[in-house]
Amino acid sequence: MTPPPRQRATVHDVVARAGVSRGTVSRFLNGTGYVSADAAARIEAAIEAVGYVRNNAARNLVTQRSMAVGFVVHEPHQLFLGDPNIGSIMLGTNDALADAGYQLVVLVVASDSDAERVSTYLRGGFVDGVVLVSARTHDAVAEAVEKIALPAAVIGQPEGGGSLPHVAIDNHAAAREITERLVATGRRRVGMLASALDRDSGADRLAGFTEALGERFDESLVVTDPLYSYTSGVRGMAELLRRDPSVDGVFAASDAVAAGAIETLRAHGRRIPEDVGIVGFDDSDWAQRCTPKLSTVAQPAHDIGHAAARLVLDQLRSPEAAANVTLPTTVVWRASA
Amino acid sequence: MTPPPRQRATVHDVVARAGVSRGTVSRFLNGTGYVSADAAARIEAAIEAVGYVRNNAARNLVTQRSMAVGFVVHEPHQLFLGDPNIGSIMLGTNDALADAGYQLVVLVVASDSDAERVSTYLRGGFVDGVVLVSARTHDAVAEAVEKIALPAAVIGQPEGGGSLPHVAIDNHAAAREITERLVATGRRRVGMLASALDRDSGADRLAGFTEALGERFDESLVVTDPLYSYTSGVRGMAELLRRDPSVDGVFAASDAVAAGAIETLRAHGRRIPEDVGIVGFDDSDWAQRCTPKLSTVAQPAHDIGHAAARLVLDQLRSPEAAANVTLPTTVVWRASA
DNA sequence: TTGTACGCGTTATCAC
DNA sequence: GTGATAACGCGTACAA
Repeated sequence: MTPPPRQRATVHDVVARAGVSRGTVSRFLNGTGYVSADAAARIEAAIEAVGYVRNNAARNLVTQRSMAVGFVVHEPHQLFLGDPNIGSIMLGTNDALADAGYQLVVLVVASDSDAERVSTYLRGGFVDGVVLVSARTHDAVAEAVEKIALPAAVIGQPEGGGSLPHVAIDNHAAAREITERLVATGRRRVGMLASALDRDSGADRLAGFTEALGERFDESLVVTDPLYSYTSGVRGMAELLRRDPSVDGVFAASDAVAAGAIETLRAHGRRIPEDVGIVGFDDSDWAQRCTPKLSTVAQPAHDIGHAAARLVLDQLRSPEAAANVTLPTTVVWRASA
Repeated sequence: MTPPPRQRATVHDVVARAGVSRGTVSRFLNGTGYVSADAAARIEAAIEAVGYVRNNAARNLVTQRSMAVGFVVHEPHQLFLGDPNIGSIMLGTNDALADAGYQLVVLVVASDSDAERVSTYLRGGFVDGVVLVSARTHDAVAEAVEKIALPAAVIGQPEGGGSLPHVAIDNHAAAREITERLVATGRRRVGMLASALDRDSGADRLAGFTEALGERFDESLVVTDPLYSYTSGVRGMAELLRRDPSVDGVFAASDAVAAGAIETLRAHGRRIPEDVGIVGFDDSDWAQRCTPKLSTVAQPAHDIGHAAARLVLDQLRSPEAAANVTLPTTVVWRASA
């Protein structure tokens, strides 16, 4: 039982012990071939003896790549903790990267100083590319990434239309589709609990809703809130009922909002879906938990993450490849409408 | 408007442009002083002109530290997506690290090959330390970390009692406390929906429950499930009611489990808290969402993450510092019992 | 105050 | 097959 070496062993130590040159050890390590069976055996023994593990930081310095890709997530506005999709997106990215032998490193931005430090990290040579999640307009990190021309992909197209390639879902079409479906159940007074109109997702969902209703669209039946939250659903629905007690259909901008709205509807004695039909967006845990279960729009979260990773990997291969990606959503019809 | 340089500029380029030596540029960059105003100005201009950004990977090679700390999270068993505390813990860790000027890098382990790759990454010299979240017994990553003697802290003490220092809450005491509180409301037949008995948290919560009940403990009133999930609560409660329809008190191993149990209780016509009092664990979103709101145990998630980071940072300063930390929980009494 | 030379731990390119 | 030797981009004694 030898105690673990306190000081890291380097190739030098292996060289000394095995009695071969640095070049030979390196070739052995990288499986480049051209190393005799005898030398290989001695090297292997030496590595074991001195407890050598390769310093990849040094290796990357000469190979000029890190085999790692960053994944930047912004915490403000409950984006990280609240959004149930973010986890799946991350896993999708991880899957795609792992297949290609890349390491995913997640970076959290929870303050301005974080943004600064993360930008520095991204510039530091620790990652070969980066996936930006839901960058807001004029995002500091996105700007830094653009400046140093780091291969990147942003999830959820930024309004400003920064030059970074993005992968997104068609919020507009999805909202239109589920609204039409809701209308088809015979609802006459259909309202919307809109959220986050300052983000492309929120604005597009409202646009899709508006288009679906066409002539029958009534501006007074749209209640807005900055957040996609349960609480905003509770309050928004109360407001909607106040404006027009006869509403019999509701499109909530997210499942969380829908869940809150259901709570309010129940408190007001409305039966679902008999009196009021309601649909959400995301197909998150919320949708399954609601009573009755929520009809909603399913986002291909895993695929989104996967596509973003592919977008970065493609750029790593050929610097020009950078086509935006739009992924299809599907309406999941359950019992709430 | 000069286009961004395609090839990264190095100190060499700055040197050439500013007409000074490498040493002077380096001193300027690190604010070590000993650089004339004239030289500083020329260097500054040159940096701007060639668009130089320091390569920290190379810098770390010579300084022998990365100023980054890893945060390894295991995805299996819904640990990541499901656990509402994990996000807060992560933010707590991020806060502590940011204060010390360190960068948090989150690493996800979702497969065996991921564990392998992450271990390699950890060994690679990219991080100065690491926080391991809920490492399972015989965790591959934990073993690798121990082997290379990387400063570390694990959250939620591992059963095996690996030599890594840990930060945890006293699940046993917390479970005992809330169970006593539940009993104090006059419940006679108190059952438990236990989960994850293979993890220390799950086993300890059951032990605390058992201790609190003492004489009145009835083994048949304990239903177990491998997961801390909503679904396990739904099923577990049904089973509990089947075993003894007269249960009037329930301690659920987590808020999610409690939420599922409430659903079942409601379906069986039981009123809460009139007919059955129920309490949970975590004080997560679920607790606020339940109707009625859940009485539960609040975990200091942010503090846990913060403490883990401190534990790592302390070891970075003096290699010996490694005292385990146990953080206090608080009972949050609401309307469900 | 400034410049020179060396080293951090690897890989890559050569002659041998 | 193998072993010097030159990078990779940077910090830092040390000498000037």
